[in-house]
Amino acid sequence: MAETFYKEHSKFHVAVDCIIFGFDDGMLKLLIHKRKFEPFLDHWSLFGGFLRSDESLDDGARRILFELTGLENIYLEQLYAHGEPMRDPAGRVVSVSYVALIPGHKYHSGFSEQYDAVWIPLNMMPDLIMDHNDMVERGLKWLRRRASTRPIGFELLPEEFTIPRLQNLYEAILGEKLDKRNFRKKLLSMDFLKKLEEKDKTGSRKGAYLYKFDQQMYNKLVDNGFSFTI
Amino acid sequence: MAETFYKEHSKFHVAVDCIIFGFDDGMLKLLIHKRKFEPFLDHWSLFGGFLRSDESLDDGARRILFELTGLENIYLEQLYAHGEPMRDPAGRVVSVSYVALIPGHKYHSGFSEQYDAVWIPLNMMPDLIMDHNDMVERGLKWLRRRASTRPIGFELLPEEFTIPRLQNLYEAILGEKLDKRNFRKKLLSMDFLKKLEEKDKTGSRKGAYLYKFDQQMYNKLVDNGFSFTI
DNA sequence: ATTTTAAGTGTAATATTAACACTTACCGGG
DNA sequence: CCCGGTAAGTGTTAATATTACACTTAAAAT
Repeated sequence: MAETFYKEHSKFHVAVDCIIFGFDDGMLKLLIHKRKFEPFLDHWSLFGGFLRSDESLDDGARRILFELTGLENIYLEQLYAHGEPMRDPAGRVVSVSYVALIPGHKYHSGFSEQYDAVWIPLNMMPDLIMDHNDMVERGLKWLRRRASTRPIGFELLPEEFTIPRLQNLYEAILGEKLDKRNFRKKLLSMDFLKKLEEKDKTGSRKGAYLYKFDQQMYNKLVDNGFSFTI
Repeated sequence: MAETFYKEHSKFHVAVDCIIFGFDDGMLKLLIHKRKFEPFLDHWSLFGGFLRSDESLDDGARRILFELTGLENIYLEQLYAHGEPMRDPAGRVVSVSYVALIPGHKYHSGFSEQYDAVWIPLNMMPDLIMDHNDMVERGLKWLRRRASTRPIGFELLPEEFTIPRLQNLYEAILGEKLDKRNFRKKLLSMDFLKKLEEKDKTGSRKGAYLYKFDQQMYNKLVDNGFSFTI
């Protein structure tokens, strides 16, 4: 069919590259690996692959993430299409980048060794192939903007988390210290955090209460015109 | 070269579609036309075309905008890549949408008749082909977000404009009435509007002073940590 | 001169943000 | 068992930003 109407037009390889954020040890990190094929075999690279003829971009991103890391049900969002003619010296490839946020409880699940993936703190990023460093930079900007206008920080934490831990995350994302009291006050005033009975004692002797993000409550608030900001 | 390493992978047509906003008569409008080729010959459509093998996505968007409307030097920004396998019944096409903002002084320059383009108010949008209505919706969301965090409103006005006119524009973008005094106060307090000597008397007997957006001043402010919001 | 119309102007009330320091709970070691 | 260390937890005040609101003015048209 395509051949009927569009055959005179050029065709392109379409790739998907995943900018995979994680949060550990008080630091934002990115999951990268050494490329498994030519060109740039063995160079540091984002996780990427070619789109298949029967899948959407979103499906492609999901598949690639799964194939290369074994991770499923991950927060994924399209970021930007890169199409400089010479961006890949091995051929004309349009690459669509996606941001993925890996929650805390999957961060340490052993996949990274199996799949030869490594977590690298953002401020120690090596040179990546092609325009991947640009993608990372764009991804970080996206994360900053997004995390301050949507409650997506929770995507990077375990389901149950403490307020201090959440604050550390926001500090890492925004790159600035925040005031403890103001942070807590603001978050709790928004009414979508459910306090649990237990404490997490890994962070201190005293222990800090665990909380859960209440998605339903958040949705209700949004319906009533509430909008998240931090 | 591409054939050396990537030849086993699928290739795709890549299209660019332009979501072209204008502001006239107190209304936000979109420039659309009736499609010139099959499939969907003669159906309402955004301005779009196929990417060429030697151009970047940005270049493609610029070229298509120029070929189909004759307009050059227009504010253009990439929005989103659409890649559902069945989005185009005539074949597999990945389409990257771009937003274009047409300034007031080019709005009425006669190009729209020459090129068989029509300005349609956003609230009277007809059914467009394929996923073009989705693109428009996304474009509008983008415009709302963007216009309230960056001084891009000016891209939709003539170089010289009055405060009331600027307010009308923001009201049209945001879809809500704004307070005259607060609006003026806020805008002028930001210090990047240069007041001119002349008045524009088309809007009233009294006439309203003309202003110009001072890009250099704005840049300086941004360097000092200022950030625009409305 | 009078009417008409949109432009232009200031202040007070309210809400939001920012700054800031001490107490508490708990564990571990002496 | 008590003492020290450590991160968690807690309120108030000042400064700033936002909202609400109504009359005067300039100039053209009659």
